[in-house]
Amino acid sequence: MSRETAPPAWTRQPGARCRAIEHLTRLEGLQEFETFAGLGEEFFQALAGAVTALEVGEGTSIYREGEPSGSVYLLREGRIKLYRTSRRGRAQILNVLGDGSVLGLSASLEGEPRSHGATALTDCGLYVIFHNELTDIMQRFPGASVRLSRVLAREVRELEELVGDLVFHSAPQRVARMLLKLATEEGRVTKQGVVFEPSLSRHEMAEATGISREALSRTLSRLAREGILALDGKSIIILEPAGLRARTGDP
Amino acid sequence: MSRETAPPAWTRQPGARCRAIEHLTRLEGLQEFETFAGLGEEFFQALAGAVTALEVGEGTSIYREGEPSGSVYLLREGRIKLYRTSRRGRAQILNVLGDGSVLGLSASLEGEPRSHGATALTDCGLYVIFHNELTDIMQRFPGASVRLSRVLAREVRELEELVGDLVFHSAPQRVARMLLKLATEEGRVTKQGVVFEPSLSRHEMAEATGISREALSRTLSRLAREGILALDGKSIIILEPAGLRARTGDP
DNA sequence: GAGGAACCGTGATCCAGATCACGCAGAACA
DNA sequence: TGTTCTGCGTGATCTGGATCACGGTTCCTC
Repeated sequence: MSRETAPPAWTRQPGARCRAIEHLTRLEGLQEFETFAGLGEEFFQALAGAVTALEVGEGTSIYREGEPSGSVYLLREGRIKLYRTSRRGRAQILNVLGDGSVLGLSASLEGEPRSHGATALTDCGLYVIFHNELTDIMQRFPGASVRLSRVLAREVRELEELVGDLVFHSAPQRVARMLLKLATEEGRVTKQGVVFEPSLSRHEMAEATGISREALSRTLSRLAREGILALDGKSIIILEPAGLRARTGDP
Repeated sequence: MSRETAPPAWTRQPGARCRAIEHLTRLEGLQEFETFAGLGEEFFQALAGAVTALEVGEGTSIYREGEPSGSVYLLREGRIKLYRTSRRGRAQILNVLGDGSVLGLSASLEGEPRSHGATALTDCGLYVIFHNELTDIMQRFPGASVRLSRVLAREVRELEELVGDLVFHSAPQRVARMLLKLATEEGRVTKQGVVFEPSLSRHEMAEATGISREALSRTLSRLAREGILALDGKSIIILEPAGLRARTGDP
């Protein structure tokens, strides 16, 4: 749809062609975010004018816990883990984000230091926006403001679910849940079952489930021994999704 | 400041006096919410026109987990616990709210069922607003929208801290933290120490720390035996705040 | 191609905290 | 005035999962 509208006035300025193209790709990229679906052209123009595109490699830290929080990030593509660490070096993964996610919003809005860290699990394409520019856009486009509130509302719900998961379910149950979540996000269905190469290492899978690496290994081996999983090098095949679901502790 | 402005036009309509007074008190009540501090008179008028005042007794359920979420609540005064339950009857308290808190926002914005329950720990005075009226106000007053986003951002941060607390700290450490949090919110300083009658029963204190009631009792007794607390009937006296802080596991 | 340095699996041990079991006190109620 | 009930403390037992210890594999680096 945006392709049909005339390019904005400044694209005609001499020497601006390059910038214009850059802006157009950003526009296209930003319009793919489901969070903003249905918002007007004006909003996307404003947003495209405020963001900077950013490519980062696997393993790059986007921001760290405790840092001052200047920016909000829009994840165009890639996977990113959010985590919290203890002073004794342990970590807990709070969430694993995929394409179209918004990150760094909560701390930025509060003006507080980052309450969690974020690092890229894969190569990522991001848009960055300074927090005051975002606040400005939120003031100008109330619709955007409501969308971003919904992003936070979703984060609240997911964190509440994480808390429930941690206190109500046993380690094997949490492992089963994590596998199912990862599989729906990263797996592809084959005739053997759902195959995926987890974006998380065993160590990280343990951090995501809140157990030790050893306990995670044991649980996976056990599931493999029981024929529910197959472990093939780096990839995991869920042979019996139903069996896995039966071990989540859900109804 | 609002007292100095003329009452709105409709207060002059015949038979409207009662409503007017009711609205004025609501206005005053709403203007005390720190969340909305600094917002304009117009906003408060709109909000006052949309909310309903509500008084509920101790023990009343405001909303339950899984219910459809129609409304948002503004807690004028009282204390309310937010909790999440497992099918096996266990519960985890997610937060204990006090005067000036906003509750029920996240589920309402998402249009999802309640992700947690809320019940009054004391008699409470609340304002209720239907979610579509709130969305309407958010669209009309972008400033309000940003404030409510900040409320959610704070919830996100607090939940992330809860997760960290649950996975990184031992039961005694979590008990110490909970006591300090309760004491700052409910305690008064005397020459013996900080005295308070917790709004939570022992059972609920256990649910808030994510341990069993027995383990909580034992931890409290132990702290009393060590001279850090004194347990006097229903009230708790923190004799050695420093000693308690030393047991939180923080730096 | 030798030597780290991460990763990963697995066995053995240990302990924090759940669970079970009980007795007591105060409140509600007849 | 007993009677039931709900909340609370505490002892005894049991166990899930942390921790420790070790060997194997892959990959990177020199």
